[in-house]
Amino acid sequence: MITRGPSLTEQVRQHIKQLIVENGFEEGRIPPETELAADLGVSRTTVRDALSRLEHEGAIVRRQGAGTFVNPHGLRIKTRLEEMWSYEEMLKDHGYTPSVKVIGIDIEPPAPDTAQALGLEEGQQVLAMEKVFYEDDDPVVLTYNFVPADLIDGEVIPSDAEAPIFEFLEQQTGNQLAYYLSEIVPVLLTEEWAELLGTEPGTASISFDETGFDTDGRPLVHARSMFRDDLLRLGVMRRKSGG
Amino acid sequence: MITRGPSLTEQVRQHIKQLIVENGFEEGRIPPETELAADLGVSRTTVRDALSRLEHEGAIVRRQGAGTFVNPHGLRIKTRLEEMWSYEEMLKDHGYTPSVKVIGIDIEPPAPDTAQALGLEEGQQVLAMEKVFYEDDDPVVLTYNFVPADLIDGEVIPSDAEAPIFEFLEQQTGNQLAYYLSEIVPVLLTEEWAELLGTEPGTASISFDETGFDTDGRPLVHARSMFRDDLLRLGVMRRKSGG
DNA sequence: CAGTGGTCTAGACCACTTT
DNA sequence: AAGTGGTCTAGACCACTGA
Repeated sequence: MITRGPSLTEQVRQHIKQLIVENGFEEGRIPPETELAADLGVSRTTVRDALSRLEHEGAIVRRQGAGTFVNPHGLRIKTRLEEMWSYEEMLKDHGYTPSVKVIGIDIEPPAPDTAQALGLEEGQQVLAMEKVFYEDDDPVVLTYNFVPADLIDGEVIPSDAEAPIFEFLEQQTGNQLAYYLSEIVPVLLTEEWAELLGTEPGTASISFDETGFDTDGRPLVHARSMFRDDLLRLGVMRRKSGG
Repeated sequence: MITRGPSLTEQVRQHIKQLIVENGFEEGRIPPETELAADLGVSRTTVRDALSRLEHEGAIVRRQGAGTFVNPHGLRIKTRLEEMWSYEEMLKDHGYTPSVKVIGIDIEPPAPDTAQALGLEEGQQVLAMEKVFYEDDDPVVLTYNFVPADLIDGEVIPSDAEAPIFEFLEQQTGNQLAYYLSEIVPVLLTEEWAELLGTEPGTASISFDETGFDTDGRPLVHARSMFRDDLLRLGVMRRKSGG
């Protein structure tokens, strides 16, 4: 019944997740691991791995000796900060139907912080992309992405920039984005930013400053994103460490 | 050689972490899992679990078919947002030697958002605790904690409030904090906050608004924390989901 | 005391990278 | 082809919860 495609563990995870959102478990109680394993015809280890992911997502809570339970609060989390997403995805998860507008694309010398983040030498340039994500006519997210010009293979046209940045990087540079190191910085919106975000200058906002690396630890992109706090709020689930 | 106390997996994790920070691996290459297992006298599964935790912390990178490697960038992360910590711990990780000052303790009616977050009925009160964390004479963090008064067993004296909030809750209510749901909110500092944080009113700042729950999903505490961005910056590592 | 999740083992096979 | 991490199995025993 459960076989091909993604890993068994992932299939089991999705299967259980499905049942959770459909309210398929009585009183939020998830069956014992041995029972799930027998029902699905997989080993208990596989079930446990799947449950561990769901626990990590905040979808369930496990209590030793007592059982495993649906976590109604965890299901409220829309955006898991510790995961990589495209802003389209993120906005969809919030119930929006987003659109993208590329404000500008340019090859230019990097700002000092960008040069440092990307480990660029004097004289090396970056491809700068400025985008705004909208929900209907409301701007929600403003992003700047800076990619070392050396990495880009061919010519770049504005429509390329509409793709999520990791797709863009894979297509234009052949490198895969493995992780971001991100900082959360409070800022006052400048006039330029405020106008693009359709709000007032001087508004307090979050700036998400991050550098993306490939698996070899090479920096591929430096990015800065600003949000309309009234339309999009960042959330995170915080647990004890070492699970 | 590796035996008692914490779990085997945790001991292996610490052992490898130790070697990483001591630069005990040539060229940042970590030995094959089978070799580690044989050397430490544990199963490969145990080694893999330990490595998974280190990967999750950002300390290492695993590349199928190639090997496991130290991640120098990941080691830079001081504060992992998705983990629960006490602010003392957090500041120590940043190289500070923090101290705490309890500004005030009071039993009072909850603000509307606090009442909602804690699911309180009309008339129920909260224990409010206001604290500032200092590095030397510089205030770095300002926190407000609100605990339902019903949960508190005995009398509370100011020195009790100096303990980390999860210790406080365990001692005063007997309940264990399992996780927080947190939101990151940009704010302009009010005069009161600015004075306590030793900075100017109107400065852009992060407000960390969170509710803490026990394993049964009961809200135990509602909290709000403000930071001196120039002294303490929140960081997070973002990876692909489903690992 | 029965039932649950937590830890650990030993081993098989697969997918991928490197030589 | 050899070596690495990725997935999965079957089973043992422990720690904790709740009736």
